[in-house]
Amino acid sequence: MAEKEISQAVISRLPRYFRYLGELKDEGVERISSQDLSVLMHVTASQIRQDFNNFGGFGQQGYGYNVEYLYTEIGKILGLDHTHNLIIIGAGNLGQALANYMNFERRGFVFEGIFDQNPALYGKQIRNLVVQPMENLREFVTAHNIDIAVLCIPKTAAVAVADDLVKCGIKAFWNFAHVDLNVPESVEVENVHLSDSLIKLSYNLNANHHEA
Amino acid sequence: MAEKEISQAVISRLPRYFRYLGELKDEGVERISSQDLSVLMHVTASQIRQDFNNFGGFGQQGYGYNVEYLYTEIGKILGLDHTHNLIIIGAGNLGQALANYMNFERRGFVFEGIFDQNPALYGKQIRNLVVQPMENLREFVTAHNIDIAVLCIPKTAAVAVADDLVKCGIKAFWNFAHVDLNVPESVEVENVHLSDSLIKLSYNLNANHHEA
DNA sequence: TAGATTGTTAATCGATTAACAATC
DNA sequence: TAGATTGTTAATCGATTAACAATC
Repeated sequence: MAEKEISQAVISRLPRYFRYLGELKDEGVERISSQDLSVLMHVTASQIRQDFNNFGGFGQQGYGYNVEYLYTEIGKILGLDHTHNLIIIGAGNLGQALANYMNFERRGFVFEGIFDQNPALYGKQIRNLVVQPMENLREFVTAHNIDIAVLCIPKTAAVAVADDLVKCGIKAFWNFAHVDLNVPESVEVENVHLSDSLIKLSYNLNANHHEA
Repeated sequence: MAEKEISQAVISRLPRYFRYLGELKDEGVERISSQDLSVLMHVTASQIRQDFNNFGGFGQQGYGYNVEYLYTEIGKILGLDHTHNLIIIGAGNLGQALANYMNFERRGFVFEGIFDQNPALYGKQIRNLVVQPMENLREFVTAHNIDIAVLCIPKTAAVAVADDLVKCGIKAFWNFAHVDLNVPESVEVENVHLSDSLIKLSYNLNANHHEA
């Protein structure tokens, strides 16, 4: 209790640390200093030490950080030491692509169900899942202990569906719909607004070109 | 010339402004004050005015901002007043999903080609595109005036392919591969690291739960 | 003109970087 | 012990917010 709030800036960097440490571990590297890691990741050593120290002292003076230990600890911090149950709402191109992508499962994110409101898709098999009608949603969520709902539906439907899911007790959304959800503060939303990302790239492409 | 550098924090917010203004425009709203927009978007009016004023005075004292004008101007700033030619590298689940998604085109992002190294996919039709072998890449890029390469290939291949594309003159990458590209400063990279995004959600889900 | 609201300067806040004492 | 490198405090930098004069 009384944990100091960690800034989202720090949180956003953790998955990247985790990735680099995983790669180092796989390469058999045993220890690394903040200095060496900073060179590898193109960030300052100071930032690395500050970031890690938000969660306690993982290193040792004169030695650095033990790669495997640090990797494990950051994994725990990120909640990767236990599995998460997910459902996908919307079995269109994107929903299917995510369902078929195996790497999420490797990190403990397990897709338990996929739903669509299009009857033509009912029963369609996608990897180990079968597309279900939206009518089943409510019951399924309570029965299967779902943590995260992945929204792959058009923005017109997303807000209402999210409202419904909140009523079913869903506590987190991975939102690919191009709209801002309006959910209670206790519910987490991680937006993936692909077109915003592409538009940002467009800006930077222009800006970079013209300045030269 | 001598444009002051705009911070990425500001740039990241522009697509969202653009989206809200587009919606207001579609609803027939003619003008809006920073105050009203701030309520709508859950940001401060001060930030809105600061952000817009990075690019010049789009408003009018006592009146506010003309929605249509502001929408158009931000569109220009973002480079949405002209089309961009894209290619997709990797015709797997994600590559195909992106190729099939129509909304990018509505914003002027046109997919001109899709490539894969798997012969089984050669010739496969995806919307108006046909999967081509990677061998065609070099020639295609120069012939079709490609602006942006969308990387939907495994991380093991991504770095090398990006290097090749840089040599062909590609100036921007939309990178879905879970790896950091190593390209010259003059080349823009926008990363979409889906698993990082999901992991961040996992952290926040945990943090939120435990603090209560 | 009076009222509203911008554009912009100044104040605050938070995040990053630098420095160094603690310590392995 | 001497050298290395962390953990942590202090300094700097940048981004956000507040305030208000300019002006429509």
